[in-house]
Order: sequence, then C-alpha cells, then structure tokens
Amino acid sequence: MDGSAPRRTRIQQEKRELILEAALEVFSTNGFRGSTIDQIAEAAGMSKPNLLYYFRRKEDIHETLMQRLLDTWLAPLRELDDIGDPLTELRSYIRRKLEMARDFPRESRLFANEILQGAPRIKPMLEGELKTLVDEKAAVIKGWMRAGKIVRTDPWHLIFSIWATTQHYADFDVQVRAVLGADRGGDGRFEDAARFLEQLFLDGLKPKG
Amino acid sequence: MDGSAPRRTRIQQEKRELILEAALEVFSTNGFRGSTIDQIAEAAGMSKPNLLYYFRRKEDIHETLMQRLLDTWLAPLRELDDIGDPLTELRSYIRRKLEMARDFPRESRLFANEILQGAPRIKPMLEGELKTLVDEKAAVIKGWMRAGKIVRTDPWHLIFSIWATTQHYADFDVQVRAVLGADRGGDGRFEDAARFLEQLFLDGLKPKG
DNA sequence: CTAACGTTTGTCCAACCGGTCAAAAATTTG
DNA sequence: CAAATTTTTGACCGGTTGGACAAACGTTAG
Repeated sequence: MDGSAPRRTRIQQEKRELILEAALEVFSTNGFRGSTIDQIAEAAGMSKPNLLYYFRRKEDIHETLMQRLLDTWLAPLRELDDIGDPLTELRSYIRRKLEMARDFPRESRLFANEILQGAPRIKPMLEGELKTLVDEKAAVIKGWMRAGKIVRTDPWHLIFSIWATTQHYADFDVQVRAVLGADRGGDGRFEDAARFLEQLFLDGLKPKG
Repeated sequence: MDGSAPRRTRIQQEKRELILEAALEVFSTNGFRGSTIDQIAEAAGMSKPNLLYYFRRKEDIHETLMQRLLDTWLAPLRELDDIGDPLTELRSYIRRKLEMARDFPRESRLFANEILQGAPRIKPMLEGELKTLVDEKAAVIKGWMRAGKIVRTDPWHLIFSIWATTQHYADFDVQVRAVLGADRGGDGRFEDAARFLEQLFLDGLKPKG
C-alpha cells in the first residue's frame, strides 16, 4: 500500500478544498444519503462532472471529510494533561469542547450523524484509536482521584458527560434556540452554558452544608 | 377541520402498527431521506404497494411516528412536580430519562435525527409546546433555588444538561460501547451511568472541604 | 507555434425511488 | 350462498441520482 499523498497541482488543491467546504455544509445538514452530488457541486460553484473529476465517488468526499474531522475533533482531549491542577485541567477541557461546539457546529453534526447511523464507516477507529486515547486519559483522571484532587467516580462516564453536554449545543442547536426563545437564544447562550457547566461539573446542585 | 380519527378495521389497525414498528427501526437508523419505502415494507413483511395502501405517503408514516413519539418523550418532564423533595425530584427525573434512553433508543435516535437536520417538521412544536413546558418547569426549579433547596444556577441549561447526558446513551450508543469495550460495555453500563450521573448532578467533582 | 497535459462541460445511462393503477384475491356482510 | 367491500399484488411511470465518457477548452512547456 502506498501511503504517500498523491501529487496535486495548485488548482487541484484549491478546488478540493472548495468541494470539502461545500460538502461539509451539505452533509452536516442532510446526512450522507440525504445529500446529492448536485447539491454539493452547486454549493461549490461547479458542475457535477467537474466535481467528480476531483473526487471520483461521493463516498470519497465523505471519507476525506471524516478523516480530517477526527484529527481536530479529538485534539482537546489529547491536550488534557497531567501537569497542572486537575480541576483547572478539566475546566479548560470543558471550555475547549464548548468552544468547538460553538465554532465548528457543522463538524459536530457530521460526526453525530455518523454515530447515530451506527458509525458504519468509523467503527474500527472508535474501537481502536479512540478507545486507546480515552483509556489513557481515564488513567490520568484516576490518578487525580487517588491523589484526592477530584471526587472518586467513573472517569469514562465523566468523559461521556463532558462530550454530551458540550456537543449538545451544536447538535441540538435548533432545539436549544427554540426553547431559550428569541431573547435568550442569541449569541450569549454559549457564555451562559459555559457558566452553568462549570458550576455543574465542579459543585453539582446540592447546596453546601 | 375534522380532528376525529378515521374509522379503521381490525386489519388496518394491526397492519398500521406493524408498519410503524418497522418504520421506527428503519427511520431511526437511516434518517428520513436515507430510508426507502421498500426497506420499511420489507421490514414489515409486506409489499410496497400494500404498505402504501395503509399510508399513502412516506411522509405520513414519519409524521404519525413523530406525533406519537413526542407525547411519550416529554412525559418524564411533565411528571417533574413541585411536590416532594427537590433533589429527589431531580434525581428521579434523571433516572426516568436514562431509563427511556435504555428502553427506547430508537425513539431517541429518531428524535435526534430530526433535530440534527434542523427540525424541519417539528420546529413549530419546539417553539410552542416544548418551550412552554420547559419554561413552566424552569419556573418550578427557580422556586426551589429561591427556597435554598438547590444551588442557584440556570434552570434551562440544567434541563439541557439532563437531556444531553441521558440521551447520549441512546444516540451515541455505538461510541459508548466501543469506548467501554467488551467487558464494561455490556448491560451494566446503564447502571454505571446512573450512579455517575447522580453523583455528578448532586455533588459535582470538587472534593468536599 | 504546437504538442502534451490538465480542466471543464454536455450528454447519456442504468439503477433506484416514490407513488399510481387496475385487477386479482381475500374477507366481511346480508 | 352471493354481493359488497377490503386487502394484496404485479406492472408500470416519471423523476432523481450516482456516475461514465468523450469531446471541447484552457494552460503550460518545448
């Protein structure tokens, strides 16, 4: 197998970027099967055969998009480090994840779509690379628990809960904005969410004493 | 407008149930556009024209499914009541939601699919019925905060976080099982999740003192 | 200029998909 | 039973979709 990237002209690089950007928009709102090559081509400002000159199959676009996504998507977790104060580390992990939901909602939805449908294309990666990474970070968290820096609990489910609460603001954005209404559903909702999540994860709901 | 339900024969009722059950399976894993009438018909054990005799359009099936879903889906929140101890009420709301994720994962995924795609078919309901219900319950929670029964925080985001963390175990089930691995990803994962969530929502991560 | 190479387009196709229709089969009703 | 009604089926249709292809167009290098 040849792992080297194919040589590409300047035009090819630019057009491929254009297509991927358009495809991200279309796939993330319609899902894979719900999106058509024509839609992507139009969003990218080119004809369908022209698009197929750069990506020979619809699936190739999706696959390329997915590979790129996964790298950046797990970056915040990779940064979770053993140096520094545990509570501060966790707090900034939550903050980073929430910022990703705010700044890259389309990527979040693309990922959610894939998982919802049973992750047919990335299951191996979930069971391999992702599991390894999470296990590794769970061990770090367990160390913090042993040291009494944070409460003893299940590190895996802790990570799940951080994923769930932060990605919720990207994946369920329509619902969040609908429920908050016009006045509170504006740009401030991410700051409100950040404040709430910090409080929840650090102190919970039970009053002191 | 005639709001009365059409008269139906015994066969019609049974077959319609069969179709809805099959459609729930298919729609929840492939999304609306990703599902074909043929798939649903085959899953229901009948021919496509036969299915179309009971539901004249693909959309009618989805709509019927959606209406039923919404009633039961919000039942746990409706039960959240002002009588009884606030912390107990919240704890059992979380437990009920988690049980729904465990027992009705397809319904959860169907709903998630709809929201992910921008809720084209149920946006009015989100902005109307749902918002009203959530606002009402947020007021109840605010009362608990004023009474010092739970910590002061944002009730809307609190509700979001409960939705997010519990539905995560249905919508992202593949990922959860992949990360937990064969040994911990079995049936016990919901009990582990319940324990973790209770601890998180009540006490947070910060050690006492 | 011209040959080689990279890019774009129009046309076409086979498969699929949602839905129709008439006629056959099964069931209910009198 | 027979008539009326409901259910099931096979054949069919028009529109869409992913993708192929050759020809035209543009660009670059000798």
